Amino acid sequence: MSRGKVTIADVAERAGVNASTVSRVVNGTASLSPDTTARVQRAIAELGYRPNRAARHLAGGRTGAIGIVVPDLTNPFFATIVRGAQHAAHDAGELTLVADSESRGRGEVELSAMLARDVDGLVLCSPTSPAGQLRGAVTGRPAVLVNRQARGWPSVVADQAQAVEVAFDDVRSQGHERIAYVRGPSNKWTSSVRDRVAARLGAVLVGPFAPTFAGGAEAAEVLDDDVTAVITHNDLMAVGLIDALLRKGRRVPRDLSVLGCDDIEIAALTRPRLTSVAMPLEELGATAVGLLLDLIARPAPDVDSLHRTLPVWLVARDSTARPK
Amino acid sequence: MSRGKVTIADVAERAGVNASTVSRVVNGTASLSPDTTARVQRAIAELGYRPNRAARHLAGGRTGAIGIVVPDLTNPFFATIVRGAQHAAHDAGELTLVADSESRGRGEVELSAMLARDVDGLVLCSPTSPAGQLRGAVTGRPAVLVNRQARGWPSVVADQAQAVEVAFDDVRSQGHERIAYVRGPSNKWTSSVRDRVAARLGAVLVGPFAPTFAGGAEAAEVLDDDVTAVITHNDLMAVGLIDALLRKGRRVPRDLSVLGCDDIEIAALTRPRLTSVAMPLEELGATAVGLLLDLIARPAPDVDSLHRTLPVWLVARDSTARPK
DNA sequence: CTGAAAGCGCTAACAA
DNA sequence: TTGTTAGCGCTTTCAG
Repeated sequence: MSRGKVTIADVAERAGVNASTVSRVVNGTASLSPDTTARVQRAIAELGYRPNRAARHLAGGRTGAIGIVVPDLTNPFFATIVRGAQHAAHDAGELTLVADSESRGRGEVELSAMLARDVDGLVLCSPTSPAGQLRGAVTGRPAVLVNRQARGWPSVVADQAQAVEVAFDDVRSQGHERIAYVRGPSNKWTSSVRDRVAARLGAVLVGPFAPTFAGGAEAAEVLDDDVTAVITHNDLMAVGLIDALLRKGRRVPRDLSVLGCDDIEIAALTRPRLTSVAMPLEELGATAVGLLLDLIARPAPDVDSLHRTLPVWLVARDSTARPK
Repeated sequence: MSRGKVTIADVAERAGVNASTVSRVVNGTASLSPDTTARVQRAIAELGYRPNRAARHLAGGRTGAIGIVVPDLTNPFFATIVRGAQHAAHDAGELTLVADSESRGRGEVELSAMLARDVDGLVLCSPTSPAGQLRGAVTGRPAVLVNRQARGWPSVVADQAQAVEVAFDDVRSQGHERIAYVRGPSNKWTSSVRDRVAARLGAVLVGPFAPTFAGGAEAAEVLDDDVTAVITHNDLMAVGLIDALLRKGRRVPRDLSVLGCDDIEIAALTRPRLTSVAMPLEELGATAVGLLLDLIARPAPDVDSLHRTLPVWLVARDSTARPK
């Protein structure tokens, strides 16, 4: 109830124990008698005690916060991952420090280095920097990669291979045979996986192009005439592609089926509404934080086995249909 | 250069002074001889000293962080404000704690209360909670409101009246006379201002509707036949409205001009591309932080005069044209 | 103008 | 199982 200035000493006095005992029940750091535990907990509740983060940090080394670095916070794709991460972190009583790297000069590396001092660990989303530089930036703090895998780093990724596969399954099952895949930026880990899988599945690869509306529009210019379905690196490109196609007088999906990836909001707002592959964005963030908290609690046993892959799924809409 | 474990004592030793002296030059807390100042600064540089936030917080009371509460981080509108705020904060050496209130049960009030303990001040974006409750939540910390004004609170807002005015000016100058204004949620401060201005300018008010694609589509059903231009509360509604209109066989802008508000990314991606009123989003965030930092440095003289209004501007695209 | 000393609130040995 | 004792790194009186 009281006004936030309650210290551990107040609780100790109220419960008739020593401050360190209070610390122990709060942190579960030792075995206490049920009796004292109860008394302390009651005192905590009555006083409305909440441990002071700064003091904790100073004394124990743990900051009680985790850092999340994303390329672009204004991109709902990343913002959603952040949201998932924040939920998980807050549920665990950890604060979150979010930073976006693309905006402004500061890159992932510099930003991570800045944050590293003030957090117990880091979640790095879709980082493109060399793994070595990242390693240096996190200065001993545990870190988990999201949507990228690299030797020596724990990671949580959406199943990129499956993403391409479900997309192909969908159009193939509708009868399409000549299928194009529009590549995204080649420096992204997700791209490298998808490109490879698309190639394996027999797609006609075009690109790479920028992962934007304009990039998709460009792709429209280089599509073979006999292609009846096209899968793009992401939804924005798909929307740009469709727009360009429409302007050239081609009908979607009548002449050409188009399939996006990521299932961002815009996919459902365009005409035709875009069929897309949805990613478990919030879960990606939440899982990453879960892994990170484990790592913070008990430092890495065998980091290289700490890879988690989350399933994706198709969301069918109007931009795909049987070929003529 | 060294590994982040440099303390104020190290610097003091290197510079041949007392730790408190180092503290003074770092904080500019007293007048020092140019000589010692220089020596200390050199030591700081050579050692790569960076003050420890937790220690600072514990000793001095300042956390070195500010909190930013937004309704929905996955909405690029707010994410952009956050970005602006982060830039300003980081430039001032402050960390930022971002929280979004809509996702999950936690409302603005609860979230602000949680954050308040760990920050020096708060930026509250478009809060809808009663001012009284907010007041309680920030527990003595300074706070500034973004896109809302309320007695007793400093604020930074985009000029809502001007937003409606420039929209009207645009369509009026093209010759439109019967103009509808589609209202957004009535519990938002921005809505209250816009609705009032729209009414004053002689618009036909419809709504309120949800500030979404679906909300805009609904509005399409209740538009008078003699209206030749319609201005909506936001871009998403405009896009939904246009979509619904198109499905009913009406042409945009040939039959009806549509004008959105906020100028979010999607505005430029639809066909027709949406004419919209752009808001200085990043600047809104940055200005709010600037104000907040002032308030933190020297507590409120006359809070009620601390209102800042930023200009908005029209971005003309294809969804508006002269009436038939 | 600068040094010395006392904590801020908490955790972590070390005893008991 | 619990109390005692030191600090963590910094700011801030208070002297000088």
